[in-house]
Order: sequence, then C-alpha cells, then structure tokens
Amino acid sequence: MPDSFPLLFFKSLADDTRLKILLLLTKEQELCVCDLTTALALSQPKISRHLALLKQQELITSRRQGQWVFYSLNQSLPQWCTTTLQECLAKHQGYAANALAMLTRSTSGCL
Amino acid sequence: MPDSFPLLFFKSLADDTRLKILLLLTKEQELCVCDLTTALALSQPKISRHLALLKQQELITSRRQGQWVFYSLNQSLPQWCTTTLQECLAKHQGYAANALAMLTRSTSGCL
DNA sequence: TGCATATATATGATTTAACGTATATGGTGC
DNA sequence: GCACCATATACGTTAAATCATATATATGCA
Repeated sequence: MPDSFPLLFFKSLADDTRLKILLLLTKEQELCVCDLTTALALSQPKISRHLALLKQQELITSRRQGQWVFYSLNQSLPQWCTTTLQECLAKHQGYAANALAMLTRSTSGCL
Repeated sequence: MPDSFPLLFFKSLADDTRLKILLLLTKEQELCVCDLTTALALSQPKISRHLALLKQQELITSRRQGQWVFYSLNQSLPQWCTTTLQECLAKHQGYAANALAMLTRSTSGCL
C-alpha cells in the first residue's frame, strides 16, 4: 500500500455521490448499479463513473450476476477505513437518510 | 452541525497540504505557521490559505501570541474525526514522516 | 515614527474534477 | 440472428480547486 493511500482514500470520500455510495455499501453489504441510481436519484452513467473510480482505487469490489453487477466494500480495506465509514454513518444519519429510505423502498428488483 | 458535515470534513482532508497539516496537529498539539512552512517545505501564503480554510470549517482553532499565530485541532471536533486522524497517522506513518522529521529538527524558533 | 518579522488576503492563471449526452459492451431470451 | 435490459466508457464542456505572485495587516522593537 503506497504512502499516498490516505490522501487517495480521503479524495475518494470527498464527493457527495461517492461518499453516499460508500455509506450505503457500509450499511447494505452489496448493491447493484440500479439500486444505487434509484437510491441516489442520479443518472446511471454518473453512478457508474463514480463506481469505476472507487473500484480503481480498490475501495470496492464487484461481481457480475447475469445482467447485474453487484458492488461491495473491499473486504481488505484497512480497518480504520471501515471504522471511519461506520462511525460516519452512525453519527450523521441525516446525511444518507434519504438515500437509505429510497433504497429500502425499492430493494425489490434485482436479486 | 449540518448534515453535510461529513462531506465537508472529507473534502478538507482531500488535499495533501491540508491532510499533512491536520496530521501534524494531531501529533503536536499546537504549531505556528512558520513551523508548518518549514515542516512541509511550502510557501507561507500556501500554508496560510489552507489554514484559513480549515479554520473556516472549524476543524482547527488559532490563538495569537505576539507575532505568532498558533494553530491546534478544534477540541470540539466529533470524536470519530479525531480518531480517524490518529489512526491514519498511526497506520500510515510514511505519509507524514518527512514533515514530522523536518518539524522536530526545527521546532526551536517560536516559543 | 519607522523598520523588521510573522501572518493574511487578493488577483489572475492553471490545473483538476465533475458533468451531460451519446454510444459501446455484455448478458438474457426469443 | 435480433431485441431488450443493465452497465460501462468516450467526448467535449463547465465548474471548482489550487497555485504563484504581489500586496496588505499586525505585532515588536528601536
């Protein structure tokens, strides 16, 4: 892991869309692109672009199942990163509340 | 504290200069501008600009003592933020190592 | 008062990041 | 094969951050 990892990690969190994606994945283990587009009410290319960035930095992993691609947090993230996301989610529920609500309302389509 | 606090917090950490400043302050309690310029080997206006930004977001506080202005982490930061910085510092010592070395070598001038 | 040191801010240029839209890829089922 | 759905990428534009330089403010001391 390069010395610059902390900086790259925080840069990845420094965007509304990406931070919310990571928080949703912290709560929900695994989500497909369409879950995220409806939860965040954003265009599919926009979501995919940010997912690609997060994956390139190895913050998330993906597996394809049929037409869907499911994303999860990278299991081998340093623990302090995981903890940071969990704490952030727990202590600032308002930030991702809408997205989470949209998510549970529509988590029907994919699996 | 607004819902957007987490995003603003991570945006503040998403810059090499600012992240290093915060890590140095995590380690050293209190530092003046000239300590930081020598530790990071950067121009004074550049350091001051980033300090102003961090202060505006209430991540740090300042007190003037004579000609010097000393900065510290804001005591009332949420604990998860402080912990994040401490863990980051501990688990990625390489990232701020040079700056810390420069600091201890020159922490003579101010107090 | 005037000069030196420490720090802050303003300005304009440059770089970086994010965006919308269009299009490409990959899988499913007929 | 083709049509359909989910997802990914490319391209040009727009917006945001950062920068270097110059200058302003504040304090200390003669």
